[in-house]
Amino acid sequence: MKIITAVRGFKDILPGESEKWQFVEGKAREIFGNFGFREIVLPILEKTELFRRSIGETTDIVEKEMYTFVDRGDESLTMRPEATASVMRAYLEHGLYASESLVKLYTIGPMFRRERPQKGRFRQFNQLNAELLGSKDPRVDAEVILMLITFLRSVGVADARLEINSLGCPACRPAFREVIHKDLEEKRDGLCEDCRRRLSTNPLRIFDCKVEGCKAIVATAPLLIEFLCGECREHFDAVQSGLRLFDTPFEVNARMVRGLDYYTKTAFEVTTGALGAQNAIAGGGRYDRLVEELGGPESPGIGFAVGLERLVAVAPIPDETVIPRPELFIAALGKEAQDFAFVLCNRLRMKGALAETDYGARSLKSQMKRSDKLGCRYTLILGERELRERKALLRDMKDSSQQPLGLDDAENTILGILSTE
RNA sequence: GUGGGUGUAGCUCAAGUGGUUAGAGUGUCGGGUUGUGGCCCCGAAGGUUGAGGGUUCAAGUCCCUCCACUCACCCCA
Repeated sequence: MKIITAVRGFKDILPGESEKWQFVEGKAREIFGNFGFREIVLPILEKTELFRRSIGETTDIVEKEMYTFVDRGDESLTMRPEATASVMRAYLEHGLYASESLVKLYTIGPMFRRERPQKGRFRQFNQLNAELLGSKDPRVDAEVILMLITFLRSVGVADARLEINSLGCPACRPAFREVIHKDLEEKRDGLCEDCRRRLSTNPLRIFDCKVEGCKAIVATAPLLIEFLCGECREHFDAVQSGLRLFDTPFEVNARMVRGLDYYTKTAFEVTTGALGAQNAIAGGGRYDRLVEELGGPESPGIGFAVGLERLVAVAPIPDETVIPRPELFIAALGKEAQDFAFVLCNRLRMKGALAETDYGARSLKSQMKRSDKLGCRYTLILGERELRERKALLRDMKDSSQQPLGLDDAENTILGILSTE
């Protein structure tokens, strides 16, 4: 019979890797917590309308990548392709803007996009999102970026590139859009097929096209950064000087674009060379109009998303630091000894010790092998002889020394020895 | 959605131009003195060669179709 496999683009995270995820999540909780962010747990399904309105009707995500279906109640639902929209929805739905002027939230969980899988790209992938609402102060932009970099460093990623840009606001972007559209329209013939299409849908996207011909054209085209309005210019400068106060090297990439429509002003991206074509491990930006567009009060915000699969792939987390090893293995010989081991082993566990044993009635040799393989520091040898004499043998697997250990008080003796390790 | 690459044991891979019962390493299990791990030695289990069809006396090998995985385009975390 043919076995059933996981759905394409959906992955299992097995033990060995799952511990690394826990490590990364633990660091995030710790550092985000220090910066005053609190966790919000969100549903994975939302009304389709939420994403259509926030992400943008003409974006690739909405046009062709969403897992959308009609529920039995004739309602169109979508498995979230990103988290910011959901955070905004919850922010509005629960009136969080009323309880506090500044709201800092983070959330961890799976996102879904029906793209063709490749290295670093999956149909279900996990993101770690942080969103800060209620301030348009540029220092907040720098603070959020600083938090991201601090987190990345805490998991050992120190050599990633931080790129920032400004995408302008409703005051300056439309004007630039016209300029660039006009400029590129004149050079239309030199553009690739995709870019000719983008000309009418999303001209800004042409800036990060990888086709050589387009790159050359774009190299001489005007940049949005040159057309920023006074407010945006000032904001962008302030973000940069904010970052300079800390040890966070960055570079301005005037050609960086974001895939979602709601971004304004600050946009940033963290990339690494170790991931193949999908080189972004984190990306984010400011979205000052998003809440209003969803029908809420004026609530400027900024946030970012970290791709956990990608981060875990590049974070140098040694196995030894995260994979648990039992402290004690109880090798039991014979039915009676096994019964004793059953009780002792579980009592130790209930007291917080990492103990392991074997009920398979296997030879002492096999059990020693297992103890060694599990990486146990000690093995307690418990046979009929030891049971009779009420004294087991505690073997130190490091130096192969053995000492007798009274059975009547074994539990406490062992806990004492393990606690001094 | 479009290209390229790859599918043989749980894992990593072998099997000149088609030719007996498809091999090795590793892992698993057992053994090498009676009750003692690592190193070494021996043995066992484990395969519908991704699936289906075709050519042939004969297909893991050649042809076709499908599927899966993978890398890239696209897009993005």
